[in-house]
Amino acid sequence: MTLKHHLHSLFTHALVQLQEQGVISKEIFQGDIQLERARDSRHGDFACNIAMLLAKTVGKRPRELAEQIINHIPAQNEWITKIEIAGPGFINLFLAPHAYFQVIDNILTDKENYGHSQMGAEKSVMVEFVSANPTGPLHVGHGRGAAYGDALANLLTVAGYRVHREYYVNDAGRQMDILATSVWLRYLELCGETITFPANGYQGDYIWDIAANLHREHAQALQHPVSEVFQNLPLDAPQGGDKEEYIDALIERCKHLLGEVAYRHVFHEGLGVILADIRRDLEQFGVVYDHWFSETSLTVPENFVQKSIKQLQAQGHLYEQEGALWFRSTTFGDEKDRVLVRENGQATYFASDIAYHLNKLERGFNLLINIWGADHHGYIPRVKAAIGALGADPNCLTVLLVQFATLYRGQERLQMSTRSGEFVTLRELREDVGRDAARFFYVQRKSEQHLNFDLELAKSQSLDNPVYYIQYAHARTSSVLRRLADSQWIWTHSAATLHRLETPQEQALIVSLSRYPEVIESAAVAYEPHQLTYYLRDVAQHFHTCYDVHKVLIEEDEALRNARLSLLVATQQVLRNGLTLIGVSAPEMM
RNA sequence: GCGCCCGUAGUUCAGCCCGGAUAGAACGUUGGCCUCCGGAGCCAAAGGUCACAGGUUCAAAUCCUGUCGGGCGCGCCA
Repeated sequence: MTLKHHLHSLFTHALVQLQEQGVISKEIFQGDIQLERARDSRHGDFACNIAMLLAKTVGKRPRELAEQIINHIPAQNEWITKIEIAGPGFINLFLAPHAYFQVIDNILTDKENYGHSQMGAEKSVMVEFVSANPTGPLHVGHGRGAAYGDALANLLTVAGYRVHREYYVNDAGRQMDILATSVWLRYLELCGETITFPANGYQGDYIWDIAANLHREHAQALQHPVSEVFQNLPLDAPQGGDKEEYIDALIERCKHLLGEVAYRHVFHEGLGVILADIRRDLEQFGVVYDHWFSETSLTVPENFVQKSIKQLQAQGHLYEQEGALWFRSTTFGDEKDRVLVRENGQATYFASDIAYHLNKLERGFNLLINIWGADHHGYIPRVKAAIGALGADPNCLTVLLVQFATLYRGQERLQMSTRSGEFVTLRELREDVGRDAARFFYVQRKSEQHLNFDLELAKSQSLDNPVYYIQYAHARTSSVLRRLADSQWIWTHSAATLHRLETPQEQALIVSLSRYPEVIESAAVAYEPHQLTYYLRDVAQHFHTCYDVHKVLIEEDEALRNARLSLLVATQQVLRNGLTLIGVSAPEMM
């Protein structure tokens, strides 16, 4: 039980007693008690405002009620030295130093498990994140989703949830056809043909790489005369036509000329290369998935899309209009109804998405978390509507939005567009500023906050990035322990000598360490890994201050030396635990 | 036009969910600290109309309403 939980239970106990005595009615007090760390040490260690909240409805003055509450808190509590009423009616708790020393014991005992919580009660949660279309390399926008999603999944894991990480691979649909066609056209160029590349094709260099593979394996076998390829097509955008119509016609031509088998080969060449690249990229970023879920698998071999449509139909939520099949999502709070099957017989992306979410539900997750780019926010009501229509609770789905990161190089704002091929990839970012800095920087801001990422700043002025500050603290602890190993001394942890840690700097550091379990719970419940980054900075700062003032490896006082070493090892453990959660390394040396 | 997000120190951001005591931090600026375990560090100072206007409250950066400013979304696209 954490320090805070313990204190919390004392208040609950006191208030329940007051209820039994009829001082407070059951309606007024439902059991929520806010217990907060006091910001000012003159206010003690923890402060509670419950008396002020209840005073009016109880019909007493806040300070009077506070008095009664205090009287029901066990007097000889081993951890509390003083309870006082302050200001308008705060109840301030002052803790004994050994209440905190207990924390050091806990950390040294629990090690990498310190701070873990049972909050999640083994509930299973799926976190689906990144899920970028496999039409090109991940860019810096995806990086933020990756860093945030992975840190969140880690947080939920240590908060007691069973977490499943999943990447939804959009390997069906028109974008993939555009990719295949783009690859084939580049292949034709490698065969020596001269063509005009479509405005709406994928223009990145990686398309050339895939085409080169194709050319290496098949030489001219997939070649067709350019005259046939471009015969009788509508005008492309630069010629005054519609780029969408043009690319669709080109896709059809491509399928027709290559035939089913050869087209699928080109298609899978592109998909395979890009997906493997994305997977490798994420692994190198420290993000590993439990499952890569293929959109195609929703239709082959079993057609989940048809199944979910039938299920909706059976419930009477579908209707036909103008040749299309519609889902009456307005019944479930959406602002307009949505098409599931188009006039041309093709299912929409939304139909696949319904099937995917039905599939998720059938796999038995208690909680579904989707991490999406903020530009998809308008999509949330219809997915929730679908879940409701399928008979499940829409609240089992939580969609967390991540704002795009805007990259700057100094004053220059970098444009990102997959189509134009001028984006900055996640890989480039990693190679530029390093994995640790990138992951920390991404997760440092609240996810719905716009992120301005200045590459020059992150690189040239590394002081601006607190990740170094925290890692340096960890490296320093390691350095001291290396020194210890070289000495004739041996560290023995003894609870008895911890009371020697009595200076303000040491006390402040211990208090900071004691907050870790609270931060884990708070960050997990709010889905806010950024809380952890602020916390880790706080720990590092208290450590640096302590380190500057008090030497650890002192010769003359063995008991004090051991006590300080215990504190140092505990600090190292907390820093390492926290950094691990956000995917940042805890280096022994820098 | 409708919907969602954002507006806090020169800059980048916490704090807002769940109202509470003197609104915090980093960078930058200014001034100090290296016979000592790693100075990638420490100590200190200056810097605020919490976008604006109302409202609720004993108490508002926080809750409600409106206004202004910035971003995004409103397809038989994905």
